Amino acid sequence: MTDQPRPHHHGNLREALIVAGLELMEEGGPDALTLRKCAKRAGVSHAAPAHHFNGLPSLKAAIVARGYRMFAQTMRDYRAAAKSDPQAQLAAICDGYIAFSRQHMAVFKFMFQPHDLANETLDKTTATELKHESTASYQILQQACAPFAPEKTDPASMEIMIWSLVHGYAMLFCNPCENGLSPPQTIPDFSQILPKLKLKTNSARK
Amino acid sequence: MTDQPRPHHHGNLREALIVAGLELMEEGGPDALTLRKCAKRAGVSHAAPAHHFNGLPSLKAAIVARGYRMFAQTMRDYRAAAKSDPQAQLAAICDGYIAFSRQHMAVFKFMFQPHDLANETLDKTTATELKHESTASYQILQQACAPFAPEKTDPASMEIMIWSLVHGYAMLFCNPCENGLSPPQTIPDFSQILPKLKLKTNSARK
DNA sequence: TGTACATCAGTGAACGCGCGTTCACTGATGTAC
DNA sequence: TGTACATCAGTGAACGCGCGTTCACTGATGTAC
Repeated sequence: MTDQPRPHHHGNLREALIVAGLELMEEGGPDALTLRKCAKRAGVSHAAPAHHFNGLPSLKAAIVARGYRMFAQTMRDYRAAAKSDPQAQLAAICDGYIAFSRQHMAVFKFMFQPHDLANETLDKTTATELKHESTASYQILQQACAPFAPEKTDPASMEIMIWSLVHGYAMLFCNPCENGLSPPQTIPDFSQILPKLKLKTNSARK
Repeated sequence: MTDQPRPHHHGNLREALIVAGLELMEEGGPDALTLRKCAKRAGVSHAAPAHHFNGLPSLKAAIVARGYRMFAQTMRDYRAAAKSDPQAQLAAICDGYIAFSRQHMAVFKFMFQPHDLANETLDKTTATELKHESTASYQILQQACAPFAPEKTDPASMEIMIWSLVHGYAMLFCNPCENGLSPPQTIPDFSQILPKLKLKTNSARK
């Protein structure tokens, strides 16, 4: 049984290019992502991607959208494995947030740099998908924060605080000593950080 | 009086290249930074930078080092203008942290992505300068956090929490709606976020 | 105070590289009849 | 169930571009005597 010659039609090249792009970014950072390298990794000629993406920005946007989808799924998985009280649910979401940032460091950082995509013309499908996936991700965190929001005044600030805290921790410590500044000795786990907020639910506070 | 022909010697080309690089990064993001563009902006031929930097990574490192210097100075300026109690001092440092991130968004983000520089061989001068400037920056925040650290157990976690909070806020909101996710309505100012930590100094707590 | 000369800091042409993109083409697929 | 044909999804050569780097060179500066 010899190797079959590769069929002319790939089957699902669009998907394969997204996966190749995710891998390239993880391995070599955002600048390692080029159409030619993605095509090579997917096993097609460098001209093939043009049939699936309207240029590099469209591929990048599709990769970011996929990143958000995986991000949301990671948080959901962590949430599902946690106890049902609001504290445990929020802690689990945060742990998922951080776990994703460590598993997919380069993509995670790229997801929060939409500047690169801002002024580009994306095809409508990709733009819609991107918006949908990123919104879905945020809502997971938002829901987990809701029980801790003050009733009337300033309902957003608790959410923003928690988001900032977990996002900052994820960005700074997604890789040991990857941040430019010098972190002190060893970095405490996020499970030691979050309780310092001493969050109270609405009902408990009343 | 006609324009003098430009003298053969620039005078301070190294400095001019760093400034040009900072400007290019602010205007077009990290990928807009190339040796050729820096040289052009500094008014010299594209081969001139080779006399001052050992390749692009060295210039990038020098730019990041300069970024840290400006970052530290911004925090010092804010601190100097604040009242002397620990709460006000820390709040001022945080405000300086965030102000810098907004004034120099692209450089700020690049400063915390040292991956791009990690495996490169930098000349020793630049590597030393980079380390020195980044350490000095962090110490400013560290000092401002010190009064709030618990005495013995887990001295680092308070510092890490505050750093994560201010860094996350800076990264997420350094530009309106620049983050990929959908922020809720309007973003509260950081001066509304920090007090939620209800920080107590060591002496007050005792 | 001059003068010879080494060194420094520029210039501009040239090189090879990887990139995105275009183009004529071809094989595979799907559909009308 | 066949057949003609339109459409889709690939190929591979070619193009121009900006990039970092090298090289012989030249003008300016600094120093020994």
